[in-house]
Amino acid sequence: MERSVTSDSETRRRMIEAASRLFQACGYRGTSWRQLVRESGTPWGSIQHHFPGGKEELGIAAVEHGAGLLGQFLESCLVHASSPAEALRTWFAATTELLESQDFKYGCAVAAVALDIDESTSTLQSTCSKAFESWEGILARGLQNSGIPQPRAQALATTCVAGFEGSLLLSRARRSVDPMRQTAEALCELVEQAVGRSRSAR
Amino acid sequence: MERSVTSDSETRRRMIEAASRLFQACGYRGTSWRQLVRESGTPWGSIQHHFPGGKEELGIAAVEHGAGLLGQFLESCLVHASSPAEALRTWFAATTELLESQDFKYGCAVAAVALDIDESTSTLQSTCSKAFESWEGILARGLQNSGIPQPRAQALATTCVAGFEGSLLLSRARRSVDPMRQTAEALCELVEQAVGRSRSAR
Amino acid sequence: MERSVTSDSETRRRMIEAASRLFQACGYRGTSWRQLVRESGTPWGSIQHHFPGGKEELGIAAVEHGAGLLGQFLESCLVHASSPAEALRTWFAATTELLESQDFKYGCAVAAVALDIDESTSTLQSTCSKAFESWEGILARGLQNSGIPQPRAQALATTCVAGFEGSLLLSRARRSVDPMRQTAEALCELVEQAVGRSRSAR
Amino acid sequence: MERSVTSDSETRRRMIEAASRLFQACGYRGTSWRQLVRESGTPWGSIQHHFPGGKEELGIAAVEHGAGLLGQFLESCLVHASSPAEALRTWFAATTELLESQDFKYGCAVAAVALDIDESTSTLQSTCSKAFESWEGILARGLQNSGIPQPRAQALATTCVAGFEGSLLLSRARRSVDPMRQTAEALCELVEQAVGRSRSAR
DNA sequence: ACATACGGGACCTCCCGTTGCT
DNA sequence: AGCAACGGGAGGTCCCGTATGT
Repeated sequence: MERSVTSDSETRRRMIEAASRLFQACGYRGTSWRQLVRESGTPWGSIQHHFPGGKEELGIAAVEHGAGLLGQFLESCLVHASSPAEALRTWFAATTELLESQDFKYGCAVAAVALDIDESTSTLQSTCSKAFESWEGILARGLQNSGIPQPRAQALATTCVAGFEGSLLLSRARRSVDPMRQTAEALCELVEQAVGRSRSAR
Repeated sequence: MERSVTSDSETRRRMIEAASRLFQACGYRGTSWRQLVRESGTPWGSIQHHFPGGKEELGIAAVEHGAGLLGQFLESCLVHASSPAEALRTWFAATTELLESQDFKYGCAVAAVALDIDESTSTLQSTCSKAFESWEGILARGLQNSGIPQPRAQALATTCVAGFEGSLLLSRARRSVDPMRQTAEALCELVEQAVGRSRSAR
Repeated sequence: MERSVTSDSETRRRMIEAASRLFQACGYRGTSWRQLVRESGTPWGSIQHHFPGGKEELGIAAVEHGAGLLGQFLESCLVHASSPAEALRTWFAATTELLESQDFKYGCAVAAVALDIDESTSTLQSTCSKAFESWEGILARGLQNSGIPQPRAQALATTCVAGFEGSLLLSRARRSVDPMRQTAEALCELVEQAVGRSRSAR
Repeated sequence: MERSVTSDSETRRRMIEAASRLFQACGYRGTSWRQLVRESGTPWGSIQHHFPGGKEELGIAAVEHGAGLLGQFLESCLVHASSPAEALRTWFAATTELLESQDFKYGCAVAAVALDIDESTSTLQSTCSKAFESWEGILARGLQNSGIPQPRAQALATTCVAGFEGSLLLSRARRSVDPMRQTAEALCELVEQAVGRSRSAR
């Protein structure tokens, strides 16, 4: 009973992962429970049990799951990189590789959900917002660690996330990694200059 | 007489405009014919007549319509601005104003459609791709007119469109214009440096 | 004006022929005006002109057309054959050849229409009935010419038409000409015995 | 408990029976889900549950159901009759009685479906084919039991089924039981002669 | 924790008939 | 004679949430 608070049963986990993947490919509305139980191999009857709040609850869980995964990856990029720009490069390069290897079928689950909801699902919307903010926070901290002052770091982080989502969108539409590559270069330039300036100002 | 060239009857035009608006708010799947005929006041029976190709044909027309509108606006921004950066500022500022005045209900129709389609609608996907490319082309020409060499101009233009789409997404999710404003500033900085460099290199 | 009584314009004729073919393949309800104008290459606008009575009028014309064609063929079979049984054989053989060469796609338009109508189209139903009766009449006359007395000839003719329609149905479903061949043999036997009996009775 | 073997819930059974009746009267395309749920009193939502394969799956079930019913009746006719011809007479007589008492509204569901399908529903087509074959098989066995050798019995059985379907079609179109009665007589004659011959050959 | 079944609604597509304008 | 456009309706499919038994 008590442990069902976190509700991380195997079935629930599989559903969330499948939902995350399906949202990336088909969007929120484009993903049906039917698809989900078929792809994840989970039982129909568990839907109500694990997600009494309906599809929105699944959406929230999947977005949070996806946000966490990318957040961890971002942190590891920053830790292993010698500069924020290098971390940025690693991030974008990993994404373009995935894009190509999966034939541009999968994009960003959070973006897909964020653009596919109406006013009736405000909780889901704010979950998406929080996901974006968490990524910005991680990036901002990384930039601050390189000496960039807070407001500037925050703005740069937001720009990076925006550039990431936007260029991912463009690359998927064009079925080419060029937009992501070009955007990555531009953002790195921006970040390196900011780092350089803050260093000289010190 | 003359208007029958592109076969745009009044009804068809109204449908396309309504679709463009609804796609901005609800996405592609989230927009139903029911909504469309109600909002546009057009007759059910005209659907098949004007769009025998079904919803995808409507999507294509609406995306092209939206792409044309923004393209014209971009051109006018570049014409009236003293520098590409200023044009960028005008563009983003106009968008944030719209966002706020419409309570963040409407986003970018092209992005909404691009993220909401599956593999069965490849024509629609390529239409979205062309829309993005047309905007990049306009921006790239503006940057070249300021002395930035072609490949660099193209890459910057792509970054700007990516930044626009991404920050619009973030702003809508957060219900705040901050992401767009911060991204606009960063992009302007990037563009101004590029212009400065190309000028000094001359 | 005057000649429009028979209304045999080129367009009307093409529509009727196409309808006859489509009814054979898809039935009455399964045939749409759209298909008809596409396959026949006739103009949309001519529908109302040539068939103001709607689809039922087209159905009547097509059934009568088909009935006339088969009637003529039956008569020619009887004329060229040395006995009714031989005529029967020719008739069934010609049909099985068509079936095979057209991959069992086309059946009998009259049967297809007769089974596909509801109570609202009683005129069409009686047209189908008349078509069947005309074939029976032709066969009955042929049998009488071989000396079979009227009531018996009529009953045999009905049996032949029933056997034809039924075995055609079976052959199409099974995608094999066996049912038609076997039925043809049985009917020929029946007819030959009747002829023999009437001859010995004379 | 036991009934869940073939997964025939009460609802599913009611749907199949209603479909069988409606197909007899209106054909396959002429029968809509709307009609079916209204007449059978079953809920809309159960459609997808019981027939996830759509209308074709319903058609298959209804055809098999109808084929089984007639098959059982045929067997009982053969068991209770002193000769195959007598069984044939019982069969046709029962059908003409039904026809008249129901004002010629209902025909043969299998024939109606077989004539109303296009190439996209090949499974349904083969189901109809199997239904016809099952009836032929039953009749053929009955004829063999009367001493008629196999190939001949098979051919005669096919002729009987063809005559049955064809004359039913004619009777419905003419709104008269005469075609069925006349065909029945002719088929009985045929069968009796075959029986006589095989008996004398013995 | 799972499974079968219900229940209503909405979706997109397509159809057929009619109306004014060439 | 021909045609684009209108107009309403119904077709089949699918979805999401819930209820009832294991």
